[in-house]
Amino acid sequence: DTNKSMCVDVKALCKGSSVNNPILQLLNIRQILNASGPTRFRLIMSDGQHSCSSFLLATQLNNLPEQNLLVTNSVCKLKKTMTNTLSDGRIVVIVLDMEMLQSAAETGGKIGNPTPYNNESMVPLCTCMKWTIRARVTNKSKIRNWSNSRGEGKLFSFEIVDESGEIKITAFNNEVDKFFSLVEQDKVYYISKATLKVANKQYTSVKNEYEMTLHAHSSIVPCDDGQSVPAVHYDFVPIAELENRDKDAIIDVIGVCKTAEDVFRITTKSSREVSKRTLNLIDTTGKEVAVTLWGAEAEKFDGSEQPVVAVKGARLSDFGGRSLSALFSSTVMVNPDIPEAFRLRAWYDQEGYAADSQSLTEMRSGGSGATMNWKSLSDVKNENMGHGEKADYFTCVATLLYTRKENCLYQACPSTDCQKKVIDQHNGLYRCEKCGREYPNFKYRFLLSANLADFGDNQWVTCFQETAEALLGHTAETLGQLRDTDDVAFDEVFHQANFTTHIFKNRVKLESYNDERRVKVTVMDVQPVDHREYSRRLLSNIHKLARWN
DNA sequence: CCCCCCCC
Repeated sequence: DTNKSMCVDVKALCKGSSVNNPILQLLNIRQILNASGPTRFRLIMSDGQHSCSSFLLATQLNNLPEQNLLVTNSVCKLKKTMTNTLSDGRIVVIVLDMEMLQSAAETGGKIGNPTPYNNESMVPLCTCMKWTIRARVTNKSKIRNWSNSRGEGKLFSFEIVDESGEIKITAFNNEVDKFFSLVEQDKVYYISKATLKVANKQYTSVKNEYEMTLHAHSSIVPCDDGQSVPAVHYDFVPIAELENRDKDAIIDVIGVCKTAEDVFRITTKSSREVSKRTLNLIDTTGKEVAVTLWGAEAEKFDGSEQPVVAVKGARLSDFGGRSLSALFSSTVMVNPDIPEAFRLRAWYDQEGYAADSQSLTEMRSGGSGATMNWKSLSDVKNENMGHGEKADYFTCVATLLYTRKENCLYQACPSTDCQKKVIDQHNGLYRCEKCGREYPNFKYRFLLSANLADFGDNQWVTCFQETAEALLGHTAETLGQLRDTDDVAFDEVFHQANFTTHIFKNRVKLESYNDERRVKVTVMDVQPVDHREYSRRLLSNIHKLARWN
């Protein structure tokens, strides 16, 4: 009777003692989530008194569970086992050979009422596997120092790929000294005895649930025969598809660099200076997206030949609608030697360059990030904009033709959040009806009527404080003082502003005024004309017209 | 054991 042959073996095995041909019942079997390499199966075995999950099936026996020859509740003889001790002292029993003595049907269920033994050895079982991987280094970082409440140290990380996928590896302190110069970008190595831990996906685009940490016994050996090992693994997201992805997603993107801004230095919130450069990438979806590069990557980038640019691990932001930013962990590649790049090059040179493309990223939009509703001034009238229940909004490129300078400023209530016009009491006091009190002073505010013109029409608009300041280049306060002290200089301000051209974002709404209904246009935002962007739009339109003709 | 990833 097999049941009687089962003896108290689990405890001994799981303490690392050798037991001759133990007979045990399989209580559970499951596949281990494996980072790379072959599938592994983990077993919970019972001797009727104790159960333990520290059993691992050798890969040469994988066919047993895969062919349903090893199922829960069957009783087996473990004919050959090997015991491994992890660095933290936990023990794993690898089953190298086994024989089925009783099927699950014959045992009729769990034998006895075994209590779990040594259950805390659960999660990192995979750390003990005797694997060696052969993989190519794809993204080696610099050495970085850290210092926090838990201590300080240095680290570097790199990513590797093989036929099965990719994984990130991090080395700390001693392992930095040991491996930093050995590990070279693009080279192939045999790597073994690293510790696996669950990856924090927030920080990486590497497609693996796990990542590795090197330790004192880890081994990295160059492989001279690694031609067959693949290069970087990409998962390119079409640009049009970025609209549907979540903010902060880490994605790979490839496109033709249609335009690139100049590099410039910015100061971060933490007072660091950094270079940045924004590229506009377009792909065959006909959509463009802005991608910001940082630091040396921004400085060295040359977009003059409209290269194909691939970024592995860019972060999706919702700035301007949708845009991308390179991270420290991103890889930026110019004209990469991959089929996607060749396809894009051909597409762009043959037709893409003339495509009537749209960008997912609206740069310099009036703060809201909403998409632009470009109109000419005659469109606004012809389309009866503003006649609906709600106000309409439009953006136009227009030139300041005339401003009513005489009453562009008014005396407003001096209290911080009030903008109400005050009444001069002519006794040195100014009354605010809204606040219900009098003040010894007032503040100047703008209410500027201006006439804008474009190539087809003109339009009276109203500019309040910020937009008038942007147009005239003076604050209400300084212009008010100027008016009171220096007529010539005051006039010169308006003279300078006349015939300047800007991008105006406007609100338009039909309003009743003394029994008369008229469209009122209020300027919400004024931005300088980006001549590069303007030329791009013009060219795009010319290409479209050329096709029609 | 890191995890900083910037600006509009």
